[in-house]
Amino acid sequence: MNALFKALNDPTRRAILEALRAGPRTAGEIAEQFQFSKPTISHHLDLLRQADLVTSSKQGLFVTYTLNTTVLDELLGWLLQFKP
Amino acid sequence: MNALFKALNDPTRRAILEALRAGPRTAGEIAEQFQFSKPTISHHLDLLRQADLVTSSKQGLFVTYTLNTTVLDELLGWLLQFKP
DNA sequence: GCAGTAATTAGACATTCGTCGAAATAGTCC
DNA sequence: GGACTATTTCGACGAATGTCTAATTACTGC
Repeated sequence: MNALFKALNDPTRRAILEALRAGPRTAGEIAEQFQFSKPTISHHLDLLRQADLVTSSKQGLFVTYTLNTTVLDELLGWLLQFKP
Repeated sequence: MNALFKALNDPTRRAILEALRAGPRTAGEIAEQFQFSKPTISHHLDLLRQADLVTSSKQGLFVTYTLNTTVLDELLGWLLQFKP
């Protein structure tokens, strides 16, 4: 739960998640959409993976990142305790 | 939205919100439930108020904090974009 | 006004965070 | 093996964060 909130507490990381709604993307494709350096985006992707919000798989030179929304159920559950 | 995620990105602040589900509490009553100093809790309450997750009202010497869950609708909406 | 209490503000400190450029790793193709 | 490409790892840096103690503010009751 900590890793989840931590991952979501950054506008760039949230934008990455929103971008991945359109489908899996390689690290390079994701980095293109932002003005930050590739290492910075790589770091953000790492935090998202730590929170299990994305999965990654390597195909040749490219690493593809895929959105994983199942973790958001946990957040949804936590949230609903306040909306009875 | 930034202030909201920022406020939620701390276990103590989330615990304060959960405690306030039982009803409004004074700053002192809230502080009692944690092992941190009163100024620390006061700071957490300030961040929660900045995110509009709580409201505060002063009655004499005491400041009462009340949970405000309407802001969570915004989070819920953001979340549901991932659950079509 | 003075003493006492609830809460906040101020200042300090160590830790974490987001960012970068440079270097390293891993893979492809010749 | 060597050149090239995609990505990550490594250090470094300033900024933000969470915590504390001490001081301050705001209020009550004498």
